[in-house]
Amino acid sequence: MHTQLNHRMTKQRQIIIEELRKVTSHPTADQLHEMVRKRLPRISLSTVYRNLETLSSEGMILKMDSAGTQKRFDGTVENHYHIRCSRCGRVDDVHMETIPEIEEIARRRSSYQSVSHIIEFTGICPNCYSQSRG
Amino acid sequence: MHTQLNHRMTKQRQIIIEELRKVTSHPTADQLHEMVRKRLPRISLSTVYRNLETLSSEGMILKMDSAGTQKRFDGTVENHYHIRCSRCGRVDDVHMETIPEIEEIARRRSSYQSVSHIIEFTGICPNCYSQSRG
DNA sequence: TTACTATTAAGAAGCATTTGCAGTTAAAAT
DNA sequence: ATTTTAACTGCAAATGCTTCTTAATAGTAA
Ligand SMILES: [Mn+2]
Ligand SMILES: [Mn+2]
Ligand SMILES: [Zn+2]
Ligand SMILES: [Zn+2]
Repeated sequence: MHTQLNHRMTKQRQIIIEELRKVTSHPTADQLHEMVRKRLPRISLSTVYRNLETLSSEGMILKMDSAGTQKRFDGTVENHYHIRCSRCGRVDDVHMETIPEIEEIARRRSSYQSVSHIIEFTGICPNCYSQSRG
Repeated sequence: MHTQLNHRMTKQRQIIIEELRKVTSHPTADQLHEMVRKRLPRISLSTVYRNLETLSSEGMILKMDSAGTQKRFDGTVENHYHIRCSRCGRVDDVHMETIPEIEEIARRRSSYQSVSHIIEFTGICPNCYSQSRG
């Protein structure tokens, strides 16, 4: 009586998951496409997009619906926070405790239901900072 | 010796600011275009985009670099948090204290510089929730 | 008024993402 | 092992949001 998901584990899907989980770099779809191509040279970009969509709706990966022009994808599903470089666009994890308490505050103030949250920090990454000081 | 900004306050720019500041709804560029058209029927969408870009780079409005397919714009410049409905996409302010302390934590953990932050809540808005319960 | 140049409207272009389709293949059924 | 079937793929074309180009227009200063 629940949704029937007849998903197949194709080579393509398997390798997309593997490559995404190898890195901590939150790649865009086309970056991931390049990574996967090393192992499957004929895979198309639309297959990457299609699978990223499927995998994220299954909760197997995270689609980062956040800042920047391109979407980014994350192999880590547990809630954690990110910091994005305003110069070069790179995204890193921030290893700190999450603060789920604020969801209850937001729920009361907004009267929305089923509240979750993300925090996105922005700053200048070490690379870009050291470049700017010569 | 600072950047000379020879910006003109045109009818179009004036009315775009006014209409954006009238609402709390964080409109997309095309929604704002429709609003402005009531007063300036011949204004083009690209003029709206161009002015929103100019105004946000001047710090007069906020370009919300956040979730969803379309960018949204905010007449309120001070840092505050938002909640977005996962069903219909509407975005509301969340009137709660901001927690700038976490920026120092993120700065130490990430070694990024000049850290700022946004919090975005997600949930089901009252409209969508009442619809779903009949 | 005249000169100067920021700004405009309209549409084309750019670019990330999605979709249609005909052929392919994983995996359930036999 | 073979058949069956619908999910999946690669490719190309389409879509949708945003930015850019261009000739005309309109603030601003002299
Ligand atoms: Mn992450
Ligand atoms: Mn707001
Ligand atoms: Zn950087
Ligand atoms: Zn809603």
